[in-house]
Amino acid sequence: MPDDSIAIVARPRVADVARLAGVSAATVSRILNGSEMFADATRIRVQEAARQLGFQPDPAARSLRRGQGDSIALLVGDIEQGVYAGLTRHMQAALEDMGLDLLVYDLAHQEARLRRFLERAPARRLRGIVLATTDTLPEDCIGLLRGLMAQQVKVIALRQRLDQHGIASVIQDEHSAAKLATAALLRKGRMPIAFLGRISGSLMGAERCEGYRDALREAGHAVDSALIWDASYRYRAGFTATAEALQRGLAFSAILAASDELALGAIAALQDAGRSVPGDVAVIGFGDADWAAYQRPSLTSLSEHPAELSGIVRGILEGKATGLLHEVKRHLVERQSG
Amino acid sequence: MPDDSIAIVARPRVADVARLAGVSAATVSRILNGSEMFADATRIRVQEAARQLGFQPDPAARSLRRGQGDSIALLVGDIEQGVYAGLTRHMQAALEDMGLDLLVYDLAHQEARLRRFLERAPARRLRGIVLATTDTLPEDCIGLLRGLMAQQVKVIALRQRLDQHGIASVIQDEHSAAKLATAALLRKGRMPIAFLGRISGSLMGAERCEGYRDALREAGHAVDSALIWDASYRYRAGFTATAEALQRGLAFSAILAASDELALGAIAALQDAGRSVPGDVAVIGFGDADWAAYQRPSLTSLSEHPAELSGIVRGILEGKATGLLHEVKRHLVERQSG
DNA sequence: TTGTAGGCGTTATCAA
DNA sequence: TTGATAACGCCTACAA
Repeated sequence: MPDDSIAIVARPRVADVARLAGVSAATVSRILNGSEMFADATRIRVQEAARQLGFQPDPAARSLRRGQGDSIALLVGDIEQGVYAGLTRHMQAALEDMGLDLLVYDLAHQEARLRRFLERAPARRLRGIVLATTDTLPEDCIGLLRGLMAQQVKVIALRQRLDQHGIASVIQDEHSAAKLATAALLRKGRMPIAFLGRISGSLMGAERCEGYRDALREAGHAVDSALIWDASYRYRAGFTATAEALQRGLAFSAILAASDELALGAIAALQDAGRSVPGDVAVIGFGDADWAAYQRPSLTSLSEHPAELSGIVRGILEGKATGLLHEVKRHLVERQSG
Repeated sequence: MPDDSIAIVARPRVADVARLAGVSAATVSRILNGSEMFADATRIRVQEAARQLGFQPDPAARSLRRGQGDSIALLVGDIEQGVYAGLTRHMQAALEDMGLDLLVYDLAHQEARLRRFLERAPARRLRGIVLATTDTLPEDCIGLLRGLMAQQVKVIALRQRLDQHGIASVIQDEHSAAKLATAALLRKGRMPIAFLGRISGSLMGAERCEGYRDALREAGHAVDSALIWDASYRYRAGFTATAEALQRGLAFSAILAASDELALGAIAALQDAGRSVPGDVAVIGFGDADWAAYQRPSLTSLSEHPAELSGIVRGILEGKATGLLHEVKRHLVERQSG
C-alpha cells in the first residue's frame, strides 16, 4: 500500500550549516571546500554540522558562481557499438570517482549531430568534452572545439588523433595492431587476406588499412585493392561486403575486419555460402567484444582498452597527464576464428 | 599547423540582448520563454537581437532561479547489455527533442550503486530520474525515490513495475511474451523445454518464468524444476548453466532464455557439446539484439521496444501521458534457432 | 583565522 | 504591455 504522506523537506543550505556550527557562511564554504587555514575546532564543528544536516552543495549555484560546472559530456560514435558502450561504462566510473557527472550524447556517426551538440555546448558550462569517435571531423567542428577550449572547456579526443589541432588525444595503435594481426594470419599460411572496414571518413580506419598493407608488403606480397572493402562498422555492412565478394568469385583465405561487428557479419556471409570458418577462411576482428568468446567459432580479435583509455582521460582532466598524444597498445586475443 | 590565437569571447547575456533590442532584461526573458502578451514589434525585435548575438540562456542560472534543472538521469542495469544501450540511444534522442540533457549512470546491477546515486541525487536539481533495471529494489531505495518525487523530481521505472509504490512504470509484457514463445516451441513439438534466466532478484524475470510455466501447464505438461535455471544476464551465465545441465545428463529439446546474451552463451555450450541448434535443441532469446540476425544459426528472439518505451517516458515527462502503468507488447521474431 | 558584502545570470513579483 | 528589483545558493575579494 502506497504511503502518500510525503513531506517536502527543504534541503539545507550553507547558511543552515553556518547557523548550526555558529560560524559564517563563508567559513562553511571554505572549510567544506578544503581550505586548510582554520582552527581544528572550527573545522570539526562545521564538518559535524554539515554531516548532521546532510548538507550537499547545490551544483547549479556553485556552477553559476564558479563559472564552471560539474559535468563532462561524452560524445560517442554509436552507443550501441560494443566498444562505445564499454567506454561509457568505464568513463562513468572514472568520472564518478572524481565527483563529476557524465552527459552522454550519441553521434550516430553523423556530422550534423556533432555540430548540433557543439553549437549548443558553449552555454552549458561543461567541465570537459570527450569526443569518442573515429569518424573524421569536418573543419567547422574542429573550430567549434577550439572555441570551446578557449572557454576553458577541456576537450579530449578519444580513438582519434586531433593533437595536430592542439587537442589532447588518446588513441590505440591501430596501425601496428592491424599489422600484427595480418602478420599472424600470414604466419599461419593465410593468403590472400582481405581487409574489411571503414577507410574513407576515418583516419584511424585508414591507419588500420595501412597497417594491413604494410604487413603484406613487408612479407613480399602485393596488395590487391579488390580485397580492400570499405564498409561502415555495423553487422550488415560486414555481411553485405563479404557476400558480394564471394559472389564476385574473389579468392581469399582470411579477412581482417575493423570491428567485431563487421567480423560477425562476415562470418555469417561465409557460413551462408558454405565456407567454413576458420577452415576455409580465417576471420579476425577489432574490439574484443564480450560476446567474442561465446561465438562458435569464437572470435579472434584485437584487444580494446576502455579502462586504460578512461584512466588516461581522467589523468588529463585532473591535469596530471601532460602531453597531447597518448597511445595504448592493442594485442591479439587469439581464439578459434583466426 | 595549429592556430593558437584563440580569442576568449564573452558569451552574451540577457542584458546584452535587452540593450540591443532596447528593452529590459525582464522583457527579453519573458519573450524568449514564450510569453504571449507582447506587442509583435517588441517580440520580433527581441528575437532578432537574440538571434543576432547567438544568445543561449545559461542553464546554471536558470536552474538556480527556477529551482529545477534541464537534465534527466538514466540509471541503467548495465550499459553494456544491448537492451540498455539501445534504450540509452532512444532516450537520448527523445530528451534532446525536449531540450533536456541525459545523465547516464551505470548500476552494474548493484544495489549499492543505486543507493549511492539516489543519496546524491536530491542536490542535483534533476528534472527526472528514469530507472531502467529489472532488478528488484531494496526498500530503502524505494523510500529514496519517493523522497525525490516529493522534491518534484519525476521518477519513472522502466522495465519494472513500481506502480504499487506510486511510481510511474513502463514495462513490456514479460509474462505473455514468455508464454507466447513457450507455446511456439511446444507447437513445433519441442518438449521438454528449459527456462534459463534471472528469477530470484528480478520480478520481471519471475514473470517471464511464470509465463513459461503457464504455457506448459495449459498444454497439459508438468513443470520440471530441474529445467529451470536461475542465472544472471550475461553470456557466461548462459554458457555455464547450459554446460552443467548437459553434464548432468538432463534431457531437453529447447531452451527459452531470458536474454539474447544468455541464449548465445547457451548455444555455445550446446555446440561445444556436439548438439546442433536448432536440430537437437531450439533456443529463443529475449531482446532481439541487432546481432541476432547475424548469428548462425540466427537467433529467434522476443522483440524489444526501446523507441516505444522512450516515447512513453517522454509523454510522462511532458505530462501528456497519465496513469501509473504503461505496457508495451513484445512479439516473437522468428529466425533459425527456434 | 574569520566575517561582510557583492555578484554570477536568470526569472518572478510587484508596480506602473 | 513593460520595467525595476529582488532572490535563487554559492564563492571569494576585501576587510578586520
